[in-house]
Amino acid sequence: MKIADKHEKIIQSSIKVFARNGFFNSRIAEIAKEANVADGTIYLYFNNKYDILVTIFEEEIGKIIARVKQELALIESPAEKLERFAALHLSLVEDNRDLAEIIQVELRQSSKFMKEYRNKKFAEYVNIISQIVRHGQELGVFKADVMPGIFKRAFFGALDEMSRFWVLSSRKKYSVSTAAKQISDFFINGVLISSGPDKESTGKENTNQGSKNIAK
Amino acid sequence: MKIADKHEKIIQSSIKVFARNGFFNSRIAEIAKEANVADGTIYLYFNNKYDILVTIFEEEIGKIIARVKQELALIESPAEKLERFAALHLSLVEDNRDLAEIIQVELRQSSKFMKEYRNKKFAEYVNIISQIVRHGQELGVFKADVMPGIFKRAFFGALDEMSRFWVLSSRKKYSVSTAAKQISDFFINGVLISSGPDKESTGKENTNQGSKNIAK
Amino acid sequence: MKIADKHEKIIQSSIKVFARNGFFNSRIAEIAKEANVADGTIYLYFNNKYDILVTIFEEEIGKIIARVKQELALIESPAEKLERFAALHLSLVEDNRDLAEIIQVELRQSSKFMKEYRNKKFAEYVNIISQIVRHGQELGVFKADVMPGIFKRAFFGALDEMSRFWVLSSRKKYSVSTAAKQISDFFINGVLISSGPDKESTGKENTNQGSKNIAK
Amino acid sequence: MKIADKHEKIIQSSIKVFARNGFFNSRIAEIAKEANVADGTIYLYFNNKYDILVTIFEEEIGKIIARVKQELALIESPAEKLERFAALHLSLVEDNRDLAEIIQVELRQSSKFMKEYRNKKFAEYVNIISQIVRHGQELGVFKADVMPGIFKRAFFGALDEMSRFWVLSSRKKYSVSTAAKQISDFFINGVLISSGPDKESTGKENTNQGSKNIAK
DNA sequence: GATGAATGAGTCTTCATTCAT
DNA sequence: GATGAATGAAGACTCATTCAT
Repeated sequence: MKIADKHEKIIQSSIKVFARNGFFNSRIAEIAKEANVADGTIYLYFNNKYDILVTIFEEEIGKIIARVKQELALIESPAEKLERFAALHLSLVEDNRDLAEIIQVELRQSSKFMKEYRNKKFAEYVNIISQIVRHGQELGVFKADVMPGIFKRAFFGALDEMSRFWVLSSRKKYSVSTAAKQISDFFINGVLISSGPDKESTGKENTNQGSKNIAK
Repeated sequence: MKIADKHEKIIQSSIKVFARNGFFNSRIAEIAKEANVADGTIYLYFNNKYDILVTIFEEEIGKIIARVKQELALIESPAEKLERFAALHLSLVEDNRDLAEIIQVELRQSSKFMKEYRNKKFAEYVNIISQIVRHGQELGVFKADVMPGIFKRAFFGALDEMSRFWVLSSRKKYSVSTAAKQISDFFINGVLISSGPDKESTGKENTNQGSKNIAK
Repeated sequence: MKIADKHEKIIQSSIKVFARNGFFNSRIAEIAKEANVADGTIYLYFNNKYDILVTIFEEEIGKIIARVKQELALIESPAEKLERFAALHLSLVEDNRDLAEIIQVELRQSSKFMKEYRNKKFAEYVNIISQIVRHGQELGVFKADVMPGIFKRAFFGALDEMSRFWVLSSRKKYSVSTAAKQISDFFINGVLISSGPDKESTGKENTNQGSKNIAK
Repeated sequence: MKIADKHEKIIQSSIKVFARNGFFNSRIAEIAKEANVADGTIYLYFNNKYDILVTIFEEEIGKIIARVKQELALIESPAEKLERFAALHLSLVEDNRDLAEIIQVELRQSSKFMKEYRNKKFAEYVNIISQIVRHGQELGVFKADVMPGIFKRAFFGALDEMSRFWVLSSRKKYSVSTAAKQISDFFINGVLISSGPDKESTGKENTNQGSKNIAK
């Protein structure tokens, strides 16, 4: 097994174990067993238990950010970007449940160090949202009085709480796409400059399923 | 000191200590010192360390739920209720920072036990939101296709993430009322059945290519 | 058992265990067993394993220095003081074999910290010797060209090496008093200003109880 | 690199590392790095860590003993031999500081094994001293009542303690030759049968720098 | 009830040693 | 012979919990 493999194996095993027990209730011995290596081997690749957690954030969130940015680059419309972000976020959570659970749980740990991480990698992720908002405002399609700093937190928070529901409950009540659609609609309606279709709707358009659909 | 007093003292000290260090990094000895009692005394009032955390949730969240329900009962309009909920939630967080931090951090711990709690007391709190939505839908002022189960999570999540920002950062960038207003506006716009022209809309606009096209 | 007793018990047990195995080969668990306390109890009285060693030096060497100073204060003659010092040193070693072994072994450890200790408590002890020499020189009975700084080390070293022999070998080849007498004689002859005929000198002088007596 | 070279390289690196950290605080990995070999390579030349230490004693002390014996063989006078031994010992220490520190520190370790070594190689070295004394007594120039077994320890101890001072302190207060001279003088005065100057000292002579000079 | 000294199970981490390459 | 990644036994230390006073 190549070195990179073993590093990766320990990371993946840690994600599994941390997700199962939480960081504090996870034992190095359990990670080692899960990764099929000796306890000591872990310390050839990481400085200590905490370092594993930090590395998970660094590497895995990094991958996700790259992935999201790449996908969003293909889209022009800010509103559509928001919707895509929502769908992407939730589907990433679904595909990486263990990682999602760790991020949800441990990212809130109040250690000094974690707080800092929250301020780096994590901020980068959330700022994707505020950049979309600012872009929309510059284009004149998003309300100017919306504060991007608040919007980004609200939007992310909504998705995040939904994810938590996903992660914690074994069975899903709503599909990813339904949830993504509803949530992004809430927010898009909230920021879009109401353009009027509703008001002068003459009757022939069936556009009144609402701004929601229009918003796309 | 009466028994009730000592119980309360330990709870309040625990809130302070847990908020400072997180549950796992808090020591019984530190709580005891903060409460001015002996280590052993704590075990006269609680079964174990974890029991203290559970009790905090039981008692303190209970108080908050009662408070919020009471306040909302005075309001009729569902939209207004949402706005009031947002303002109330954020101001409660501001007034109970330590408690808020504990709830934010420890509520996510993935222990089996915590997950159950999340499903009891916490669900009760979040369901206040979905009840407002359902009420609004019954009254015909909220869109019928909004799923209350999704809305409640999104709305709570938005507020919660905003709170986290509050709790973690020492200085506030936005006032509680500004944040509450912006967030509730996002959501209210999202669920309200557009009853007519937007307030800024002046009438003649040709914007009806539609937000659809523009937005994309 | 009173607190002071437990502190003392741990110290005495540590002396026994350290002497038996050396510091590095001694286990906290072994000390705890020897002292009839739990492993954790040791950490109520000492910060860590090393702290025990340091405390042994601080407290036990302190006692010895006090004892030696007290005894020497009763003697006037510098030469006699040296002889008494030698006898006292060796008998102290004999009465505190374990402590002596620890001091001999661990005092040489090259940790930064230990080196410092050597320079404090230990220096105080050895300086008793150089003070005697200086006093003898002031009185005009010791050669002026003897360097007290060298003498003290040589004298102490001679006794110390003899002690090591004591400590390491199970059976003694020489009695304490014999060894003390021989060693102090070597040095006293070396520093005394030869005041007259040696003891073999056939003269009539009654100084022939020997240089030792003369020195008094 | 020839085998012998690698063996020697590891020994020299070990001397450096052991002197720097002490045996117990030295890591095989550090020695390997210092010697520019792989960790595992060390085990091709030595059975285990301890074996390296033992080999250092065996080989290095052996070299020193041979060197000292050779030098002393050139001298006739027992007194002069003692003085030469002192000077040689101290200058050897000065030229081999690291080795000297290891011997000083680790030779005192109380492991069973070390004790045995002390009784073999080391005894051989110290016995050089007692042989000189016995020779002096046979020649009738050293006092018959001096016990060689005590003398050798005292003499070696004096030099050894002086060496320790050398090794531990970065700057030297006394020169090697000064120290060697003073120390050997102490002892030579102590054992020499006062041959005359003193005995028939008429009172005025300044010969009492004395036995020192005579002793040569 | 209140205390806080004592307990000892539990775990991270180190590092000498091995062995497949 | 040489390597150095891997091993896993070992131990210092922590801290929730107990219980004699």
